[in-house]
Amino acid sequence: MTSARFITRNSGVAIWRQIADQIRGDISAGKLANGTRMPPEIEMATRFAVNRHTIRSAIAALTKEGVLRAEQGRGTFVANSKKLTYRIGQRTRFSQILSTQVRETRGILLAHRREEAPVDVAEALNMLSGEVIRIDTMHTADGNPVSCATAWFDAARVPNVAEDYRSSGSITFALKAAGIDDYLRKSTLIAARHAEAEELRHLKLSPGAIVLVATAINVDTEGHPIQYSKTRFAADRLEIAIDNDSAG
Amino acid sequence: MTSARFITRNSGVAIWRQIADQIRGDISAGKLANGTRMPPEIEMATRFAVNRHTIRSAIAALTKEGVLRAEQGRGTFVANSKKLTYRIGQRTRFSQILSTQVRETRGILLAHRREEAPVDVAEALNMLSGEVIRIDTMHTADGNPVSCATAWFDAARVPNVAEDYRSSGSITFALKAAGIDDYLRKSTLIAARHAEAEELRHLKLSPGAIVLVATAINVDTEGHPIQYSKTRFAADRLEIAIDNDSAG
DNA sequence: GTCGATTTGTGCGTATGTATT
DNA sequence: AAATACATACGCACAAATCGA
Repeated sequence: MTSARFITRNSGVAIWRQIADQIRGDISAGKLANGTRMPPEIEMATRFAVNRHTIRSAIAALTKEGVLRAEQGRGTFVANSKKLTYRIGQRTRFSQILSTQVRETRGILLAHRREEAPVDVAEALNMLSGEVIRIDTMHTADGNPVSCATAWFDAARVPNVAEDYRSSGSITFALKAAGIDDYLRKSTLIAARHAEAEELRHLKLSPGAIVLVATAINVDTEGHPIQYSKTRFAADRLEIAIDNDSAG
Repeated sequence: MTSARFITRNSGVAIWRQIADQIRGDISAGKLANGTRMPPEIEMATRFAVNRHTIRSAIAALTKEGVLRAEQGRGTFVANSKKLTYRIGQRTRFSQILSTQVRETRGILLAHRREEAPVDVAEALNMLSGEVIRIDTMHTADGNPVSCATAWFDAARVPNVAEDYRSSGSITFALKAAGIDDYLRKSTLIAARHAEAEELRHLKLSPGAIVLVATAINVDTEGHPIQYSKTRFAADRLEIAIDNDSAG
């Protein structure tokens, strides 16, 4: 079905997890479509050159994640598939981007506080000093968590951003309430790392999962920075597109 | 020094490896600068709430990787640091992008072959059918591997792309040799996943490491697709920037 | 409906790796 | 350094569910 696989022993990563990661990768890369029947456990065991129990551990982990589904006597099937695409351009709005791909999106305020601006935040927002509003949010698409984010705003400019976000679930709305009718994406930095414990919880991921981290600066129509944010996307559910035609 | 840490037990990833991954992440995220002295093993052990032996396993692994350097009686120090930034815009050239950040870059041809175009390749290159040249390359910056890539070209248009790349280590040069003086980035898709065995080998990563996957289409000045590529970047050494000001 | 073949689910014994004390 | 506990991986055997002949 797919190409030969390789396992590294004594690497600190259990063999069952390496196998689970490879299978999950194949599925999210589109090599294994939704509903596809996986090879029998014994065949996979010989292919990976491991014991059948080890394959079963990998399958058990992926079943728990909801990626695979095993049926006694019938086989094991791909239960999940297809990634969302998050298209980044100058006008980047969470719900609008996903609106053609899912039925509904939701933004939830997890926490908020007023704080002295950390150095990177102050630099990004072009503030010499002063207080910022920090909000921690998470976002779901059709009920599935896809991302969580931390965003900072100049407290002097948008003092009620947290309350306005809580009631609407929308940054666009919260900024409108502060008199900012439009905003544009100035820059985006993309990195990837393993999810931290809190992210695992919010995004319902399992240890070892990957998050795409988008660090963004949004500016108003006059080019003044109004928002600095770090959004963590579940990398197995979503990919980021950059369309150079429409980006500029 | 840095924030509190979290460890997940029975996740299939050994605790020493989770700790090693976190420390490596902190270093490449810039939280721990080059040459910084790490806290004593006992202090780290209490902070992570694990035994000192476990910390020592993590340090031993990072020392083997060349990320840390332990000196008996003095302490453990950061031997490595700072991520590269790969800036994606309309005119995306590997060596040029990194030229301000490193002394030298190199492109190495790993393999090449002529093949019938797979469906996604044919679609991206706007070919109904026909043969493509596929080249597998890897790229180093100051001798350190940062990425490996697979690229496809229309065999009718650039028949000698593999040989020209081999001699020059440059896509720009290889396309010039085929009469294509300029090309632009049309679209880029960014995803993240665990590195596969071959990538671990080429990029000198350890199991569980993350790669950023950039799937790109380059077009000539008339807008005809000429190159379809999938580049895998070592996520702990590099991040991707999208500058919306200059992207369009 | 029965039978055999296939496939997943379960149990047990053993050896090694991991983590703590 | 050693003793302990548990997780991981293997090998063998058998039970339970599914499917087609």
